[in-house]
Amino acid sequence: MPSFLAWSDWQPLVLDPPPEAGQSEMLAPAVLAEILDGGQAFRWVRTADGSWQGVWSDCVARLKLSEQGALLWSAPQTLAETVAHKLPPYFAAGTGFARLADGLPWRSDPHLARCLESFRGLRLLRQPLGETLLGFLCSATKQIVQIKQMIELLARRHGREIVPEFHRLPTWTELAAVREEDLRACLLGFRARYVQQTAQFLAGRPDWLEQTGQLPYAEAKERLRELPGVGEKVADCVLLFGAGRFEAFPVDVWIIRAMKARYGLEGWAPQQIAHFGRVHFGAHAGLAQQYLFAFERKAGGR
DNA sequence: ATCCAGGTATGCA
DNA sequence: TGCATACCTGGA
Repeated sequence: MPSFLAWSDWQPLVLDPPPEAGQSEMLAPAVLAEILDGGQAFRWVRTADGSWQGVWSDCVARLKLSEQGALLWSAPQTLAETVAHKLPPYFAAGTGFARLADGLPWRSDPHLARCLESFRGLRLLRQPLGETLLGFLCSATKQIVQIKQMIELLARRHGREIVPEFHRLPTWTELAAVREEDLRACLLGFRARYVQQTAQFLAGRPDWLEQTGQLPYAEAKERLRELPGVGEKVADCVLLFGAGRFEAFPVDVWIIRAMKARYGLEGWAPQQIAHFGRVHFGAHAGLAQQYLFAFERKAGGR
């Protein structure tokens, strides 16, 4: 018997200070979809009325675009205050992504210029580190829909209920108490062992993950890779989406395709591509990666 | 039915 | 170092 959940009124979410006075930021629906459901995060779903509904940390929220393209949010009444506080950092508000994008080498890179144009307003979320790690540990050779399914089951079966019908993801401490068999029952497959072993590792080291998130990129990445199931790509995703390390340049099959098709890097190894990416795109290579990724996925079916 | 999906760990040249 | 292969499982 579903209990009623009262939602707050819609309120504006200011992402970045407008670059020039008078010109407010307009977000295209497809770009919002890419931000929420393009593969950075795995817990946003479209509702019947076309708005988005998602859960992160102890927060539950709905998001939609106004007629003018401004971003609006609503939350369960009881959480409204928390969400008002935690939504801006989740969206990395104030980061100035427009300025960062302008700093990418699009002037000398026509393909990048095309990507920036196609997904104007694209941004990186700043998700809770632990949840980001969990999501990408589950991501190996799975499509986004499948990953979302796993994550949803993990939340529903092993995460605390925040408000009726909405569960947060289990913490790593909580995951340490879940048997591998039960993780497999959440459709994790061979990833269940990664999650279980990582949970065991983290359970004995309460501050390890957060401390790792504070380290410089190279050190943080090296430490993350100590975790079972965390290789180059997952480590970079965790650092990019969960620790705000914009120099991280995750190389997945889409990026390999993009580099081959758009930059002529035929037959390059992932590590070489990662190096090329960081050199060519610079300090915010991770932002460029998101643009390339979004463009390639849109271009190449699925 | 057969193949593949945002990888990683392991075993061999 | 570098390349092949196994690892789970649902869906096309």
